[in-house]
Amino acid sequence: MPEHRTRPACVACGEEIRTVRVGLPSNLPFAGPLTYAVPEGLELAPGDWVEAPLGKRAMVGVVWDDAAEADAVDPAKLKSVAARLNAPRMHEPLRRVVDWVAAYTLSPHGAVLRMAVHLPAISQPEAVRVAFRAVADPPQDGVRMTAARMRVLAAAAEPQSAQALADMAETSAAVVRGMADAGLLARVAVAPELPPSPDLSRPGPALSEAQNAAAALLTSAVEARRFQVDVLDGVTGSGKTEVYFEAVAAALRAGGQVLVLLPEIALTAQWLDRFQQRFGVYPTAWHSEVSPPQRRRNWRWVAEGAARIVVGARSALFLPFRDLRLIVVDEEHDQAFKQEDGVRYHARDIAIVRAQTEGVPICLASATPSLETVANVERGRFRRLTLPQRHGGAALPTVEICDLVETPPPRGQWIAPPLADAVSQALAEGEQALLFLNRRGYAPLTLCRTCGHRFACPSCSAWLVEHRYTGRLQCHHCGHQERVPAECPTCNATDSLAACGPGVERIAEEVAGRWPEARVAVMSSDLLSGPAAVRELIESIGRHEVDLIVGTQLIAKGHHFPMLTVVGVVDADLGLAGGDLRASERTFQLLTQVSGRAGRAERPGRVLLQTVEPQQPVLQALVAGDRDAFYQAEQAARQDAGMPPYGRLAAVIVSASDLGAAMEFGQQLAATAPYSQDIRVLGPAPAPLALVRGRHRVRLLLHAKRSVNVPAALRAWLAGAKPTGSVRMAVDVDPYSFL
DNA sequence: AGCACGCCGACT
DNA sequence: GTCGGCGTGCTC
Repeated sequence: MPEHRTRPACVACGEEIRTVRVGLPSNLPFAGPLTYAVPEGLELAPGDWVEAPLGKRAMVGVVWDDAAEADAVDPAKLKSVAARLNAPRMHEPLRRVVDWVAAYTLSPHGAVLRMAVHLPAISQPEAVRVAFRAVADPPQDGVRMTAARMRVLAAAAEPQSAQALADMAETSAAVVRGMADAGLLARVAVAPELPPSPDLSRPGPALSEAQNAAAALLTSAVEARRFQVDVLDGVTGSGKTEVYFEAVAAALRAGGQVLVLLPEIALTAQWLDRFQQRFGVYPTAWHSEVSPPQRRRNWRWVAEGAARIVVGARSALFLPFRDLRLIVVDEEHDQAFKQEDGVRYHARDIAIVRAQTEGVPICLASATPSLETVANVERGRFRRLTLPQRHGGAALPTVEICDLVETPPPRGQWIAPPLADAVSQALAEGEQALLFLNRRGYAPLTLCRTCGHRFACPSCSAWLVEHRYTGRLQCHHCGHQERVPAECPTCNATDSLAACGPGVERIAEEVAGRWPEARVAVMSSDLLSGPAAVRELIESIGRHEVDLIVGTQLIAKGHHFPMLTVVGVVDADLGLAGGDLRASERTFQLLTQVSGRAGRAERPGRVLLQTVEPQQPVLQALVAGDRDAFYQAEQAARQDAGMPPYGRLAAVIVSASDLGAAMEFGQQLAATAPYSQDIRVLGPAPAPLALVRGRHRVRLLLHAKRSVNVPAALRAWLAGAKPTGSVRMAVDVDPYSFL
């Protein structure tokens, strides 16, 4: 038992008071855990779960440490821990990661801790599972035998749950329980359910020489149980997954646990299937689609070490692994790993911190690694494992520019003749084509031809996007929607509304007109109700029940369709507009990924990029298939500007219901901002998306040299800044979105 | 974030 | 005369 810190004797009784610090998983505005007295006779160790009072509330908390920091709590305010709770201790490494994230992101400690706690798993006891079985000698007298009871008895030879029996006997669970009470059925205890156990005896697939080499390096890091960042770098289809599966197998064989992070778990049915094929079971999943009871069970399984392999979205990072041996971050470059509200963190970065804290290797996999990761490889901090070719010898697709100025599409349409020809050809050959446009809905702007009225969101500075499928105008920032009116709300003109620009729905309409015989599917989050619908559509595309796919980035991720030979990017300039820091990088990654959908089997693929600016370096690099040229140019540009990963950024976002108040507070911040050779602060300036959900937003941007400890600088700067009234302040260290 | 306390309008 | 509006302020 560790020693609790002691404080000078209590004034009243002269006894020394034992104290501990307790982390409370709640959005309390405290920088750290709170100090509590430990009642006589209660033994507490760091990581123990406790109940502790806070104001009038009883809170669940974690004993953080017994560090004797002189955080001068008034002894009169000191309250006592109420009780110790029975749940698996939170291990030291996870507590240190929580501390690190809270400090790095300038978030309240409790807000970060909350991500590492699943309260139902702590406070609700495991439901006792009971099964029912027919008894050998049922009581004869005083028991009525109804038809339903007879059916239950007939079905109850083997122990079953009340619900299962009721289903078989076509009655209700209440009848089953009533029979048990009457002595007709016996209650049998059921062993607690266990997570599926991966089958490690299965042989892995045959790997290429390069795959084997990479797998051996990953595996040896797992076996050595040492921190090591490996970047698994290989083009789409080069077999990265098979390689890291070998390291997963090694970690599982050693008896440990593995965490695999995917950017959008709900869309990765294909990944789950591949895992199932390799290991015979589905992994334990952790993401928003998992039902509450299953979530509770999964959390417990992870904490007890029973769940061996967990696949999850970024929140899985904070699961309480008991014996973690390996972390994999697949599609490492994906921006979905950056959490943009609440605690703003980048899951890839925190995953690295977690791996380091746990002392285990981490594998970052991508066909288009982030510039951050490339820079870390060049600094010698990460090790790069390259997979040079497409596995199985399939060729990379050819990429061509389709100049929209030279060969424009017909008026009111968006598919230019060269792309249309390519699609027609693919269809004629009995192959599939994909038209990619990363824009949901029918049209991004609707205006009145008579008076020029534009439909804008009442609470955001954004246009309403027409969704013809639902007949509504919708704001993509706050969820506001309204019916498309019959007449213009300003001038009352009828039949005067014009849709400007295309979204996927409009491309689908154009496609239906052009290739009326083709079977068309639209893949957009609006039109698919959830992961199951996405999966179903992907499978139907795989079975070639669809000829032409029109899709947003939902289609770009990780699915491969052997019959897909033509990919048309309807607007390759889309992601480059606005020109934020990562616009080029993002476009390169997204278009590379979309291109990778084409021609994965024996059929060569063809990618056409429609653009009004064919000379853009990103597009030229894609055409030339020269990834290195893109990275070199982009690195040089970032380096010259001192931008990440060669410099550091942090954003301070001030919002208020009143623009003046937001601006005023922003100016107060600017007045006290640090300014030196190494740090400068820009702004305040109205955010590009100046109004969201009725709140005006103003941004300041801190730009620093790489040597600067940005969180420390921010803390020093913002320590005295207390927003009042409706003003709110949010800090985003290493921002990815500049809206 | 909760949940207090704390001063000003319409109700049994 | 009370119930209740949500404005500041505190929680180890």
